[in-house]
Amino acid sequence: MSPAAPDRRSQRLGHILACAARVFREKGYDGASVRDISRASGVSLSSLYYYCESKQKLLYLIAVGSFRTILERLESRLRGLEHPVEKLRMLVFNHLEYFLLHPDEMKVLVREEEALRGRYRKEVAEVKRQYFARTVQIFEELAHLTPLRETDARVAVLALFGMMNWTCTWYRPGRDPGPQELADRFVAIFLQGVLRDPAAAGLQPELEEVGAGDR
Amino acid sequence: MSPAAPDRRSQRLGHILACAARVFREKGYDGASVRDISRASGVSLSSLYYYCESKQKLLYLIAVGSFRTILERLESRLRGLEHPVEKLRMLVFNHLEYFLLHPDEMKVLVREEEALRGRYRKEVAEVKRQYFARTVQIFEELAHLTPLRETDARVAVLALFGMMNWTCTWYRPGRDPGPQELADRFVAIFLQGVLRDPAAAGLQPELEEVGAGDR
Amino acid sequence: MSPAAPDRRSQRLGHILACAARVFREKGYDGASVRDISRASGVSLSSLYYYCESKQKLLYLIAVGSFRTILERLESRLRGLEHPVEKLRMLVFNHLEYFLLHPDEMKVLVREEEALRGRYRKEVAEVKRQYFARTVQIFEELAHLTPLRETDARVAVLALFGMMNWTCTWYRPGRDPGPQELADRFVAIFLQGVLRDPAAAGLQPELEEVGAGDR
Amino acid sequence: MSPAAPDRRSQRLGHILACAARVFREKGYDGASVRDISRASGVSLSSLYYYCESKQKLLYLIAVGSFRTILERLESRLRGLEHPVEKLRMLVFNHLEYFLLHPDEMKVLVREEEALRGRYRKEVAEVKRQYFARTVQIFEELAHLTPLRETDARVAVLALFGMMNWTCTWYRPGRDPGPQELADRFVAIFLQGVLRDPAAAGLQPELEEVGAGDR
DNA sequence: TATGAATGAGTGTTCATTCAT
DNA sequence: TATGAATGAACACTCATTCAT
Repeated sequence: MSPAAPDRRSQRLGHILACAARVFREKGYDGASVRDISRASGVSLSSLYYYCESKQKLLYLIAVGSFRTILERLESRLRGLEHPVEKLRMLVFNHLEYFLLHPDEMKVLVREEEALRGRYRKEVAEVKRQYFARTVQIFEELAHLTPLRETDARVAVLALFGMMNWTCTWYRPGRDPGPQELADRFVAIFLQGVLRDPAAAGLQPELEEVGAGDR
Repeated sequence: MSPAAPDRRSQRLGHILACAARVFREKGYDGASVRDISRASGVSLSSLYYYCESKQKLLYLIAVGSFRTILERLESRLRGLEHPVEKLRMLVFNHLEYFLLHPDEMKVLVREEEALRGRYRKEVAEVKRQYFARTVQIFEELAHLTPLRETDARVAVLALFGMMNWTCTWYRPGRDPGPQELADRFVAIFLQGVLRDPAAAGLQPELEEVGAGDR
Repeated sequence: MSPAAPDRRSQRLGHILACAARVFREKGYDGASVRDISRASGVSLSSLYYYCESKQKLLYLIAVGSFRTILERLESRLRGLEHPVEKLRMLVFNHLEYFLLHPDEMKVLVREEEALRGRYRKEVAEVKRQYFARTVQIFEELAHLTPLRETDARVAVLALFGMMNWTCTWYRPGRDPGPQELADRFVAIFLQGVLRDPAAAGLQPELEEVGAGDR
Repeated sequence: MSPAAPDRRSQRLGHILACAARVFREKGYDGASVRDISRASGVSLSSLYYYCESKQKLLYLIAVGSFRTILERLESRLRGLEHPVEKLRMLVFNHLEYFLLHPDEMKVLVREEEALRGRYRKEVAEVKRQYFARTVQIFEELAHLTPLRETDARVAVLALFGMMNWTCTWYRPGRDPGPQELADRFVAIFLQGVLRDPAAAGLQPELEEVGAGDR
């Protein structure tokens, strides 16, 4: 009725979702009870249901909200960038920045993929698919620009996602590098590997490699 | 008395653990009930407790057993290898082979790190720590042999583990490459990156990099 | 909001506690199941837990409530009494009256001393200790007033408690005397014994005893 | 077959019963599991059932055995005693001596009266009844000899049993008097009360009491 | 908008007991 | 004489959710 009403409502829901994310991170989706979330948020059990109809939907809203935010920021930041390498760098930075700023949501996104059921699951999977597809697209722009060692985009991109997503199991703020530096390191490994001089390490030189591509 | 007696028992426990791993993979540790495991294994609820005293211990035995197996096979396979690159390749192959052959255990190992409590948790963490330390050791042998782009062993090794462990979320046998090929690809990315010609992609040439290594 | 609300809750809890006391008396604490109490009270199992968080706490509330009531009534009834003999009589009456009016709680108090654990146990033990100390105090007032045969207050008071508490194993309303008469009899035995003429029964005469008191 | 066989058997059963008594004392009948008894006795669960067919029977054997022993010793010790006061003293000593020497059995006897069911319950109740009747008989011999203040034998004897049985809740060897002294004190209280000079305490003199008996 | 009260189904675990060997 | 293996029933307790107010 009053124009402030819907804001109040979504603010309160936002608070609940943030607390739910924390609880889900601490105990896992199945290990967390709605009562835990009620306690953590200071919202009574029944009020909680007034704002969100089920535990599943809490997880759904957290997941979908996070992925949408990541995707939107990515598209906005990608605007104006031309070189696929720069785009890739931006994607990794965008991903890690969100993860390191929202460690609760990050862990939930990464771990609770299969906790969602039915319609919720499909919708989240669809947003994820879009995000993955966007990454593959950038990878293939790169492939068109310069020859790649790894030509299976699926495997390559999933390796990159592995590096990024696994951070949620080990990253410790303060000890580990910030999002920009971490992104640079991951991109460097992904594009050029850890060796400065592969030949010196006994690996085939670049040119032979290219030649070997003939077989 | 009969020589088969102890075998019977451990065989039966082995069967239960295999079923438990499958159920844990399907539903997650917290989402799975001991009754689910009882049903899946065909062992009555109370008999199940005759073989294993708690749900926690089921998870513990799965985790510790898997890590021990991986570590033992690794050490045995490492014997005779000299070059750090070969050692690394073997480590990645050993890891992926176990994971692809035991997808249930793999997923449990990767996801349920924090489901264990108390003594069980500590013991599993210790075996993991050993495994991680072994990998860092190989990485540093490599660093002594040839200059590396990434000098932070922790970040580099965790990036590699990210690639490997993330497979449990996407790997589909039949569609995706087998353990040997996948290992080769991951090692190639890790050591040399996906680019065949970094300079052509606008990245700094090798030699300057090498020069930078003088500081 | 409505003034009746908190009353409703405590009334319902009171009903549950009364039923729990009956069930505990009939089956013992360990022999009784929470389902038995649920059935006996007509309160569903989960509602029961809504009112009281654990079986232990049910017992605790019964025990602490009873002891507090007994103690409060005792102090109120003791006010105005001067002579230790009258005080003792009142204590025994107060004790037996409560027991005979609340036979379920009585039996639980007497039998389930050790069923409680941790904090609950300590708190109940503390109230009991106070009650015992109060009785010893009255006994010692008596000892100051007139020479006693039994000078070990601990043993004497415990003998008296034995008489009183043991009633819970044999008392049958209707057949046995009411609280006032029973109290009189116990006090008479405790103070003067069952013999009217100890000398005639071959026991040492009072006067020699009194003389013996000189040593 | 061999003559020693039955002895072995009953020795082993005796060991089991002693351990069972200890476990029942520590945890209560319902709180104790047959596994607890198996562990405490070092006898495997199935062997335990070979020696005694049920948990109920364990309790039954403990109870019946104890009561029989107490009764037999009592009769043997009573032989030769003439004066009812001496008989009473012997009964109380006999009772306390057994209790203090067998604290486990004592506590079980006192607390687990109602844990037994059916035939077992009846049989134990019968032995108890005999024991009670024997005490009443002695009490009435005393009543014939000398006038008593308390003429209701039931209440008087139950008061005495209360003193004796309640010891199981407070007696601490070392701190509290041994069986003979404790028996003397209890008998003194029971026969003559704690007061040396009831008149001085404001209680009616003996003779008036006797006179009052006329009404 | 908010919440106290309520519940049926389910949780991990233990029980006394039996049976094949 | 002895015991490993097995089980159905029960245990105390928690769950996500609903509903009347």
